[in-house]
Amino acid sequence: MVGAKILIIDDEAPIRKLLRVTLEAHGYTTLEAVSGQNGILKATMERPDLIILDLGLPDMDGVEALSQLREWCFAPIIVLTVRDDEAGKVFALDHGADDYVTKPFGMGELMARIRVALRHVGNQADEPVLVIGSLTIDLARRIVEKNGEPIRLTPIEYDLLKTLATNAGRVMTHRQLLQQVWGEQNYETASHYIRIYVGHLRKKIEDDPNRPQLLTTEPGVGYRLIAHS
Amino acid sequence: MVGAKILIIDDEAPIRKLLRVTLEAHGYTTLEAVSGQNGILKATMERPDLIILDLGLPDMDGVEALSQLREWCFAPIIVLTVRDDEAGKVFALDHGADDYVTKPFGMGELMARIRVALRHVGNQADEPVLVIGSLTIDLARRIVEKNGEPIRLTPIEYDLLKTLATNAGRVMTHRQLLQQVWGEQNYETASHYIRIYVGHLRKKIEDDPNRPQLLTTEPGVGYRLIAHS
DNA sequence: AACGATCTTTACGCCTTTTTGACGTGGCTT
DNA sequence: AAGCCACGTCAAAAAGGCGTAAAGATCGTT
Repeated sequence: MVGAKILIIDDEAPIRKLLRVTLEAHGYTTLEAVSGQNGILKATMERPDLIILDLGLPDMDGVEALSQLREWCFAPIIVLTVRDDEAGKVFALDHGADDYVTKPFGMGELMARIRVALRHVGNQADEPVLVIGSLTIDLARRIVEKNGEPIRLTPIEYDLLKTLATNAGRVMTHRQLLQQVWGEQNYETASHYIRIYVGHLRKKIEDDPNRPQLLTTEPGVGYRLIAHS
Repeated sequence: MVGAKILIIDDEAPIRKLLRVTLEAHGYTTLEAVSGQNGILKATMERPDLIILDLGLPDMDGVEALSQLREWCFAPIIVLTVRDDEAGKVFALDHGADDYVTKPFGMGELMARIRVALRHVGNQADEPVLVIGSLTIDLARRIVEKNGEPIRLTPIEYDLLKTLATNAGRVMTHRQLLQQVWGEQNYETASHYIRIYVGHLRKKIEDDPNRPQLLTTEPGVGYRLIAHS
């Protein structure tokens, strides 16, 4: 991908400058952020094709930033760090990082790893916007629209819809939904929540909430959001 | 991707063994090749989901093997090597390698990098769909169709059909079915359930429920779902 | 302090699924 | 031929899942 847009999240000015100069010499365009919050904001606004994230940020834990980015952002993320412990690497890689480079690093290697990461997404041009029937879900802006009209959703309603939508077409069991939306809970008491919030969601997204077309019940198993269509 | 098939191309037996044991402990299935030629052959024959390639091969240059694999093989390739020169890394990454790990490496890190690589191809991997005559069973989506028409099944009906279908062609005894579907029970009382639910299933999947073609009775033993068509 | 929005809890009616029980059939043995 | 056993079907009872409404509880904001 030529001329890809790359976001650099790092608090150290010299590193940022080094990266910026090198990347631009290779034909990429760059964005910079000096903190985690700022980085997440820039990622939301600018939709970069790739993100270079330094884990040693002043304002928040690097892995926390990683997790927040991965909630909606599909762009590859290359983690940069001075720490060389294996546990940290594994943790970052399992939380959404696509690669992990330890400082001090060779610029040539980093550039090659960037090319690999961009090769992976190369053609598919992933817009973080899901479309299900007349419903559009913009994960980055956290906006849900039905026939172009924005829909107000409470946090839990949104998380529930997001979980269903990112797995559109397949059944999400009660247990899976509880774990994703509420974060692990005792099953019996909580399985009731789901019915209530599915009811709320249907009132907001279905044409006829009594005869659900998008969000269907799989008796005894869970719920399913139909795929694309 | 659980149970992915991983091909190990390495001429050193101890390394192969270490990788095999670790990978299989993580639930993967493994293949092994001791040379480049052999590796390319095995990749052609077995279509692994991922390849671990040691660059220090006796019979051919590692990058040459890499290039030959990439001519037709889209599975992710993780390169393993003792050399730590940056030029080699860049060369390998630019010639189709998806990742590059330098020996001695941490097993945890390698496993994490394997998970990342499999995550990239994960969603586009073909789903397991069983086909029995005019019946299709999509295990991932939990959808059963007969002549293209979806069929509604209750949880027990579905579990029963799934058990029979994953063992299509062979007889499932009453005891096996009870254990799979109901989860161990006293045999005498429960063997009755099976007849009832087999009856339900036949009504839904057979053309003529009175003359079963797909789901046949093995008197005194159990039931059998015919294999494929 | 009061308000509004959201989340949690409680209650209830409906419906599907599961279990239970009863009965008929056909084949095999005695 | 009678009796037994495994199989198949039917239908009623029991259990439990599903959906809705509405009353507390919680939190942040004005």
